[in-house]
Amino acid sequence: MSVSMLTAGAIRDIVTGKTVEQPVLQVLGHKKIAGSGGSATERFRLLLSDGVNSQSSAMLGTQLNYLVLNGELEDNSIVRLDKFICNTIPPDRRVMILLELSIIKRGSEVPGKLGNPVPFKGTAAAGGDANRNPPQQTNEHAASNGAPEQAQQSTGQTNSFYGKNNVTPKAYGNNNLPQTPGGSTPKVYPITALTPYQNRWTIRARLTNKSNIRTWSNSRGEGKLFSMTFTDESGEIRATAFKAEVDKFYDILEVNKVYYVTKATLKTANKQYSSVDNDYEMTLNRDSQIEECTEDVDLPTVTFNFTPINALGNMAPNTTVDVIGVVKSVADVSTIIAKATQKELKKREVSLVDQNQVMINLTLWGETAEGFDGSNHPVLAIKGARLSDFGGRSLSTLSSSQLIVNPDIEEAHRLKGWYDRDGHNLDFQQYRNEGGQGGSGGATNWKSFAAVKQENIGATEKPDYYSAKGTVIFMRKENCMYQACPKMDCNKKVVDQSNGLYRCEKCQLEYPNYKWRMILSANLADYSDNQWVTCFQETTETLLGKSADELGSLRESDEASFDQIFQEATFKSYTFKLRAKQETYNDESRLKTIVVNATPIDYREYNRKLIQDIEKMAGMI
DNA sequence: CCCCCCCC
Repeated sequence: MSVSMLTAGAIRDIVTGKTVEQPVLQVLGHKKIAGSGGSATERFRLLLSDGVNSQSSAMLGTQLNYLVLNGELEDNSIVRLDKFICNTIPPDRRVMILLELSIIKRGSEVPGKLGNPVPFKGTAAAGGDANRNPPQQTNEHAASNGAPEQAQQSTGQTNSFYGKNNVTPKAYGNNNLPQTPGGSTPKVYPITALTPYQNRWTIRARLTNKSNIRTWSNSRGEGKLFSMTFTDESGEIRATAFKAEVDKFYDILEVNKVYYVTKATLKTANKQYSSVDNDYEMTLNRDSQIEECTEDVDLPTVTFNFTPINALGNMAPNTTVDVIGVVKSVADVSTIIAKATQKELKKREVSLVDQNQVMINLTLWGETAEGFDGSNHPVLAIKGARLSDFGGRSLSTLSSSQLIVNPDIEEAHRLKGWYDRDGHNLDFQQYRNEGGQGGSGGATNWKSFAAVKQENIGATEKPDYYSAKGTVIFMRKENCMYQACPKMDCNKKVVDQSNGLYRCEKCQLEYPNYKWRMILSANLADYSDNQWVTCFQETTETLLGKSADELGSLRESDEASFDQIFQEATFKSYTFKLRAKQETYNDESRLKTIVVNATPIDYREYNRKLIQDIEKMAGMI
């Protein structure tokens, strides 16, 4: 291992505008860029060295973030830059954007910093080409079509080409301008060149997704809408049609056909709701035109920006991701009742695996669940799946998710080959235990009680679930038991008629007996804070180590022993799964936390989590 | 102008 592995002088050449093919460099460090948001938008900057010089203005394309998130791209790694671009930020700062790279030696296998690199102080001007626009595809297209200066500037400096690697410039060349059916020659722009600041454009793109029509009704009004995705060589963009535009366009648009689209409104995209890789999205308006392109053009179909399964644990929940994996197992369709709407829903559980030997569960809903054929371990690619913490880190389909079984892409063939050869015999690390609903296994959404308050967990009508290691520091033993209706599944409190009979108002009946039920208010503490929680029958029995019946009779016969049980149960620690939700009583709303389950602490699992926390704090991951 | 997406 020596400095001669590195492409000496590459950094000077790149920064001064020379072409350097596949330089081999060392990663000396990496940093999450301050201000970059959650996992959907976070960006990493790398400190690169060629052994002679180092350069800190190197941004990792977001499609490569997973390399940092899953620990593959360690500091000191030796990497080959297979694809990168270098942009000038006026007046003369040069920023590299890494689009594809190969890890030649992992950081742990490299003794340390190779050579004695010094920061390269030169700029684009040092090479005498400060005024030359560096070759950069998006700029070239815009320029060749006579785009206004503003468009060139904004496209040259946004991040909109992160993750794009399928640009074929010829489609936009002057000699190749398409004719619309009307015969006029539109200015065809690459999708990545569109911004809200520019309004005379036409794109030519394939319709790669089209939702059903949906209606909405809220305080701001009601209406109907559908959304769609257009894809060209440069990238993709989401578009939405409302009301009149639904009537105008829904029926004429067919998935996989190519269209010219012009005169729609551009606005900033809310990344939380879609994995479509564009900072902007379109709203169709009354002036919008969409016409089919009947020429035979070679445009990509759905494009993906896959996150490997083992990196999904490090991302923020409720984001939307693209995932590919082999269907390891598939369950039958089952039915649940939605709590909020009481509607009956069909679902199907699928588990997906990939070469990193991690398995994740995916829930399919509705027609997607019913129509899914997971036999013979197909490869499944999903665009726009939602990351959730249901039963541990998991995935769920949205109505906008696109599922493609055995897609004809390289990743899919590689996965299938791997699975048929080796994968089917391997064991997989799981984000949750098989059938482990309610078990502690796979607890991923760990929170400290201080974090729960700080992050306003449970501040909405919708419940939040989290796991916490907690110690029971107090239990309110008064009123923790009640005499309940003996009828199975009734559990309503009965009234003692003082004549040997117990009346249930719900059943409108009097019974000669009752059963004991428990509802316990307890205070849990961790290192950071404490939290009042409510336990029902089963969890109370777990914490006290006695059944409700035993406790009920003990309370009546031997109060000292009854108290003793509570004393002994205090100061015990568990892994709690908790449900937090805002509840309103008499116009006063407060956080209510219910214990879903309490399980003995799995110290192996818990220590793994602590080690990961420490590594995060140390900036190691 | 939606952005609900369900289960513990």
